[in-house]
Order: sequence, then C-alpha cells, then structure tokens
Amino acid sequence: MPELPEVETVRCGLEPALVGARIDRVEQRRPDLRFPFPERFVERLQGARIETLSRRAKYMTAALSTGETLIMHLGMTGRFLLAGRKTAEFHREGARSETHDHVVFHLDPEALVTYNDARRFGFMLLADTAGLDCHPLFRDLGVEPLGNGLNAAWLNDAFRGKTAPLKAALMDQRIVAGLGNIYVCEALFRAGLSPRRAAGTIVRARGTPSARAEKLVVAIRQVLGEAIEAGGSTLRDYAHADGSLGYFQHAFRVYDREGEPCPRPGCSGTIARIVQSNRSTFFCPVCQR
DNA sequence: AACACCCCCTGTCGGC
DNA sequence: TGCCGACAGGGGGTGT
Repeated sequence: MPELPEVETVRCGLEPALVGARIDRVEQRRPDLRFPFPERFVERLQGARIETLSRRAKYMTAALSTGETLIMHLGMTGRFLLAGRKTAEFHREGARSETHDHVVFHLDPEALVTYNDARRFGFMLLADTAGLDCHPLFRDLGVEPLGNGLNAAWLNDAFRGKTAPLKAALMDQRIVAGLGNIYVCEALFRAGLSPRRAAGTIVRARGTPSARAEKLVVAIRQVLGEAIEAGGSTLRDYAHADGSLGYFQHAFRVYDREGEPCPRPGCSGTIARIVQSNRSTFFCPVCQR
C-alpha cells in the first residue's frame, strides 16, 4: 500500500502524539510480522522516551532515549491507528481490538498507538541510533525524491548505461528511494515516457542532462507533492493515523485505469495494463514514448 | 553486476 | 450462493 506519500502522511499524523512521549507499555501479540520481532522487543521499548519520528524512503524511524531506534515498515497493508485520551476508541480499548492488531503501544501522555497489518509484510526492528545510516536496510538506499539529491544531472548519471526498463529503474530503491508501483506509473505518464523504454535511453552521454531526465524529475516531485497534499491514496487498507482516508486515488491519471481514455488533452490513446517484473504497469501507449 | 522470477500472507473481487 | 483464480501499495532471496 504505502508508498512515500502514505508513509509521510502517517508520520505526520503520529508525530504530535509520539515525540516527547514515553512508552509505558507494549503489547506484542505475535512472535513475528514479516520478520521475527527483535529479542526482548517489549522490554527494550518500555520506559523509553521517543525523541524524534522520521521517515527515510518508505521507513519510519523513532529515535529513542535508550540510544536505539525503532525501525518500522508498513509493507502492503500496515496501518497505525492513533487514539488519544479523549477519543472513543481509547475508552473502548480491548472490546474494539481488530483481527490484525499486532502491536499496541501505550504512551504517556496517554495515547494508544495500534499497528494493524493483515498481510504482515510490514516489520519492526531495533537498531543502534549511532550509525543508523550504515544499517543494512538503509546503507544501499538511493536519494530521497523530494530532497536535493534528486535532480536531472544526478538522474542522468544514475541511469547512464542502464538497460532495465524505466519502470524497473524507478522502482529500484537503490536509485530513488520511496517510489512504488502507483507513483512510478503516474510520474511516467506525466513525463510522457514509456515504462518499457530502457532507462539508459533517456540520458545524455555527456554534458547537460537531457530534457527527458529533466521532465521526469519534475514529474516525480510533482506527483509526490500533490499526493502528500491530498493525504496519500486509499485503495483498500490505507488510512491516516486518525483513521481518515487519503483521496489522491481520485487524481490517478493511469493507475488502475485500464481501458479508459487517456486523460492527456488531445490524446486519442487508451490506458493499457502490462506486467513488468510481476507487477502491473498502467500507461498510455500513444503519448508515453 | 544486473536482471528475472518466486516467495512471504490475507483479503477481495470478478467470472462462471 | 459458492467456489476458484487473479490480483493487491512491499521487498528479500535465489539462480542465471
């Protein structure tokens, strides 16, 4: 589910309640998610104060007063639900526990944070805060698409010589970190580039970056920015930390729109669906070249 | 090194 | 109505 805009929306929703709060108690209701929980997971969290809540790519990281950082990934169906002292959910705790509520954090000042994940592709790990950038999960991540690291000159270098399709290259977290299936499709549409084109064909061998690379960078930043503004996309499971839904899904131009007319003014194409790397790609074969 | 393919797991939806 | 296959935002691991 959650690509960068969704993770960022969740992070923003949790931040006010989490940062500065102390973790009083943790209910860990099963031994694993995608991976086993760390040794003594509950004990290492209880009593810790949360100092910061950040995002890197599709990961959320909570730096703790203990010197460790809680690393969280939502996989496909992970959700965090925040209930404050005054909310009904808080008082109906227990009676209201849902099927796939796997972890519950009890915070002080009083708040409940529940992690729900039907498919359990998400995970939580603990790692030393010092040197977190060298952690195996983070070490090889590429640039943040909304940061200064992503620009046409850089992309030009990153894609030079690559024979992988553009779609696959943009999904590769080692190059640009945080894009997923939806936003790659949407960015390629906006840039007018075919997902099938080899990544290396949009760059120039030398000198100034190509107009195509320039256009792609603008499209990526635009679509992510608009999606965050809209609170992300809700297809099935995704929800904000307060339970509300995103609405960027209504703004998709190609994703899940197979058979619909191309929304580009003047284009007579029809949105197609193909499979690349075992994932669906949606695009307009007429105006994306 | 780079790429293709399969897997993890549960839920939902469309077709018959 | 029920059953069955296809498919779903993720990424890790293996084999070529």
